[in-house]
Amino acid sequence: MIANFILYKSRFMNFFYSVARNFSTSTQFSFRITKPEKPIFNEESCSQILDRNPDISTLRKLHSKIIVDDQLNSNSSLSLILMRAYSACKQPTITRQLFDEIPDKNVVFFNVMIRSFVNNNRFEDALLIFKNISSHGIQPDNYTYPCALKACSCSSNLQVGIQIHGAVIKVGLDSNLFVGNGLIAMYGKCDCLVEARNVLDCMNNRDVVSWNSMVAGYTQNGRFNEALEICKEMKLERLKPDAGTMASLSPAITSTSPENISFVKAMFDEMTAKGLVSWNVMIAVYVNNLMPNEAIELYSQMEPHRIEPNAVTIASVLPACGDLSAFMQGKRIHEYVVRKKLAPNLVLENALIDMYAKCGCLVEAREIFDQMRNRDIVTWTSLISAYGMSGQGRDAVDLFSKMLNSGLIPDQIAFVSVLSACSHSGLLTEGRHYYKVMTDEYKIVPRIEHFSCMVDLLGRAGYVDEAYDFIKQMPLEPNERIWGALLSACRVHSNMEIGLVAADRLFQLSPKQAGYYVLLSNIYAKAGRFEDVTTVRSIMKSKGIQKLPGCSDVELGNKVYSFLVGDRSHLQSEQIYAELDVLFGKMKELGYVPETDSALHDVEEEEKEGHLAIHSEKLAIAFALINTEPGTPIRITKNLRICGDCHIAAKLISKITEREIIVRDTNRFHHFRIGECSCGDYW
DNA sequence: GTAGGGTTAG
Repeated sequence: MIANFILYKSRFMNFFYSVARNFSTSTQFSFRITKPEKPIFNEESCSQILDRNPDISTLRKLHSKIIVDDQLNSNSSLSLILMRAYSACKQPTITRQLFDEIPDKNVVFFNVMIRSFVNNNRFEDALLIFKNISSHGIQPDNYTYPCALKACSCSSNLQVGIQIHGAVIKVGLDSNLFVGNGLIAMYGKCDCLVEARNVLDCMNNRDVVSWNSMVAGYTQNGRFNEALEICKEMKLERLKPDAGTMASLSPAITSTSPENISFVKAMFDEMTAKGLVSWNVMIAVYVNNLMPNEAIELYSQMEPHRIEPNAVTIASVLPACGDLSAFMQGKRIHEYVVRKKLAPNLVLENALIDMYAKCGCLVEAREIFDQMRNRDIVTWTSLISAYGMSGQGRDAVDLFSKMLNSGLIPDQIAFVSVLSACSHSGLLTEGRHYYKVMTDEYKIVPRIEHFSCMVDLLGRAGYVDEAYDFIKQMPLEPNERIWGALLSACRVHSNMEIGLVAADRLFQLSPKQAGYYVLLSNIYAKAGRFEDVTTVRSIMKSKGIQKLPGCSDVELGNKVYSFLVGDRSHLQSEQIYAELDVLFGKMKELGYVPETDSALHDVEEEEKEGHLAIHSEKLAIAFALINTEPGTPIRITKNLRICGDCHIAAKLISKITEREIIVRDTNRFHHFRIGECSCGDYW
């Protein structure tokens, strides 16, 4: 025993020397309780500091002090608190050193050690400790099993999970609430919903966590409807859903039905103590179901409800700003991030880059990127896509190669971003190169998205036949995007033969989609086959297919204003049209001739010109010109592809008014400056 | 003295 103690002491002293390097003689640990000149240093004061979540350097200093104090050093309850503190500082290895140096460990030390590993994502290590417990002559208890089960669920380790289930039954702990809940979570995570449900049904004591674990089991496996059924069941048991229920729902909330969204919203509204997490989840529900306006609206209600948004809230709501190109709203949220010092935070900063990118603000996106301490694959991919969408393919490619040099391993999404950047900028050689790099070097099996990029790349660059051959050789069934890319290419390069094939496939895949009929009729119109244009038009009419009306959004102050084709509903309508008249006059002086190819139907030239003049993007541009200071950039979001005539017009207007005009259409960004567009007319 | 479910990005 004495020998053991000496060994224990000497190990601790070694440890002391290693931590003492950081030790300074600061007065940080003077505890002015009774006599200021004599600081009290005892178990209680140490625990107080440790309970306040000290940072790692404070912790090391305190630890050094404890080591030199014989009494405190051999105080096992203090050791336990130290272990927890190191774990909270993400130092499970130090926790492990402390653990190893404790001579007579009871089960509590094992429990804390396992938990430290679990909380720091070292599930294998956690299970190793667990498996070694019995060799120390110690029985796992009702605290040990839930922890070990958590290690299993986090690492989807069904095998060990089942073993634990067996052991639990043997020692009669299967009726324990915490153990039962751990089992439900473990089975749920491992996609064994029947087993999870069995455990739930056999428990004689269930609480809200039991049900939430069951809910999570379904959502983690994409079974949202069944998850909601569980919510209804728990209500029948008179258990109120809580923030945990909301959080459990979130893995499966993408693209669900309006009824399901209403159900979740009702649950959220009925909740008495919502808490921040519920707000965050509700915002995420809206964002993930294409309801960005609702997401921003809910976010704006947090302050009146005295709920302070955190990093998760911000990372959840920013994509909504991106979806709407709500640059000012996004900027305000960015200011909040700065004010509340929420950065550095990788996920949050990535979301900021993406938001700025989707608002067409490359400079701001780049600034965030440059200031980041850590960058992951998402960071790089976000910026690469940003450059790609704006037609800065060279920058995107450069960035991609810098990313490779930085040692990051690109995943399939990173390759989508670089391939798509190449296709938007006509970088045929580079695109082919990276496709080869992806398949040969990184052994990534191409997905439909990669094929679609390649078809787009080849087709747009004029290799329509090769693009078609590429489709024929694909190992996957071509989808709408693939044929859509081909049809687009056929329109640009006037390839009637392949265009008809692509259109035919598209009409089968998506018979109600007006855009494809429009593309086909454009091809006919370009070829002067107006009788065929008329045929397409009558087919559309007989099938009741209507062209989606073009709509352009522009943000002004706190509001987003929408304009439809020929819109005269706006209060400033007269001024807008007057402004356009003036602009058209100046444009004609610069040699503007309306491009009538873009018009759908075979109508008189003059009528076509009139039709084009009132396209929604032109109205939105005029509206922004009237209502903003000279020199302010104008940002427009369009629900369709920008038409050829509006593209020419925007170039000229950017020159005449010396304004930067940024148009985001369904495919990409067009940055118009001094009469030029960033796309270089390649779109 | 220790414990269970669940929230953020390309």
